Amino acid sequence: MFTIMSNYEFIMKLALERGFYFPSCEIYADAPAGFWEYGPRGVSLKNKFIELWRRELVRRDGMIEIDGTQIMSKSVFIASGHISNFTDPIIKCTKCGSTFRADKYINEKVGLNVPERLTNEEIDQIIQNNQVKCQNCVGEFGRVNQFNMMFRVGIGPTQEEAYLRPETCQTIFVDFTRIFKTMRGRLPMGIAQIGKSFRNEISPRQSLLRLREFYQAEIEVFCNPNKLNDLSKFDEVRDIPLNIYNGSTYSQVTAADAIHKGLVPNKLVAYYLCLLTEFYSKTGIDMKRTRFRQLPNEDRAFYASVAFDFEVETSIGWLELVACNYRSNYDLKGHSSTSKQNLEIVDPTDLTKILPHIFELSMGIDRSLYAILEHCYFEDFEHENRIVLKLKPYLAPVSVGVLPLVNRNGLSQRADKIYAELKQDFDAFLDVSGSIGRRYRRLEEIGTPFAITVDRTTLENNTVTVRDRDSMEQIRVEISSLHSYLHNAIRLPK
RNA sequence: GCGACGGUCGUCCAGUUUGGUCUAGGACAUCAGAUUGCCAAUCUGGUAACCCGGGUUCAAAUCCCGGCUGUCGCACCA
Repeated sequence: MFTIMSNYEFIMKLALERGFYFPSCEIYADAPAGFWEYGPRGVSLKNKFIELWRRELVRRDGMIEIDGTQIMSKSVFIASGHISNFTDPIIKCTKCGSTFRADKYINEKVGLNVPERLTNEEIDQIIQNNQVKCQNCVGEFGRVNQFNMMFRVGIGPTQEEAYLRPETCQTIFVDFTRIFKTMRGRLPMGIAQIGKSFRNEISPRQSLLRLREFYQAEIEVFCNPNKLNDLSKFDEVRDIPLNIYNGSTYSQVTAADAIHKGLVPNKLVAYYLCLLTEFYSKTGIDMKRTRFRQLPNEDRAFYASVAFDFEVETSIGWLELVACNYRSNYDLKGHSSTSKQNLEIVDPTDLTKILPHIFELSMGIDRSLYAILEHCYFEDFEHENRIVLKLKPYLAPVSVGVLPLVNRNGLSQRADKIYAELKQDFDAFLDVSGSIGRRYRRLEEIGTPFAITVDRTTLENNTVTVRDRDSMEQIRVEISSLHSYLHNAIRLPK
């Protein structure tokens, strides 16, 4: 039997076999789709990815990070527009069960525009008056229902209406004025957050790529709309190349040229696209297979006036990893009018009172991790189909393996001791079972960049060999300097 | 959510057509022992699975019904 596996399938296999991720609640038959857990290797990779994100985006730009709640009151989502915009009228065929979005379906079949304000009963009327039937079986439609992508929860004994957040950023918006005041804010000011979001997807698919419960890393840059080109730090990034795709043609230009040619509207947006580019280039993703796709009007979210998606090419097509939206003052305006609080601030640089605008970088962590795994997956056919995850050393779940060459002559005791010294400061892994070659392969499969081997020479002169995952070459290092050697080798990049 | 096709050890697959030596087999992985000692070595032994629930039957991994789930297509993806 000869079957061809796609890269997606290889990554799935590796993830299941080696503890990167796997379905949630899998021992139960009623486990719902769209929920996945990270195993030990996955958690480690995720944590290191987040640490890189903090370094390259949060700390680099002097952003502030918060950690907000996942359950938020109904009012938040009235203000955000999610109660109305996140809800779709749904019609279901009584005969074959096919389900459609009522407004789109009517528009397509009858040519009538269905405004969002219409009640279910009014839409029912339109369906009756126009004899709208199911396209699959010509059956009758049932009554219109509302489907909301948000998970509703009930708070306390009265089950007060609240929701699991469908995006992390809402906590940032509602916290903005307090943070701005207490953290002595200046515009532009970035507020970042990592956390879980929840969307009741109709059909979750492809493991980490469309989840109902997922991780986001979001950055909301609060800015003065009159000063989007008044950004001295833009000079740090002006020569960084951006790959911009408008749906038909690619433009590979520097950040400065992108503005000059009108591909990017201003320095502020360009600056953050550059930070993203630099961040992702350090994750091990092949930047030649990435692009910023400029979204045409009809594809933009309801709040975005300018939008770029950062996308990566994978074996299953182009994958959106980050949505970059210029949200203007949509969010603060909404929260201001719903909460009846004045959310304006005084721009300390010129003492004008404004409601800041927001440029957002909304990153999907789970998808990013998948893209990293796929771009780092290599098969080495010169060495019996050696499978190597060429993860960046600072992202590898296990940084170093400690292996006695043999389990005799006191070598394993020596290895124990070295492992004990390293494990507090590094993600080290001690492996004594199987041949040395097999142990190297096991380590490479989960991306471990270094393997320390304890051999007879170790007992003579207190050195070990350190093997490099990618070149398979070994050098001798004194045990006393192992700590600093590894520290240098796996630290985050300059 | 609809449709088509699937779901068997950690992973991949055989077995289902035609119900019965299937007490479910293999490979890889994994564990223990032996042997070896720098790139998936060898030998011996072990652990480990029929998605869940109901039905038909003397008998169900196999047939039927429902659920869950996976892949693909449609729809959805703020």
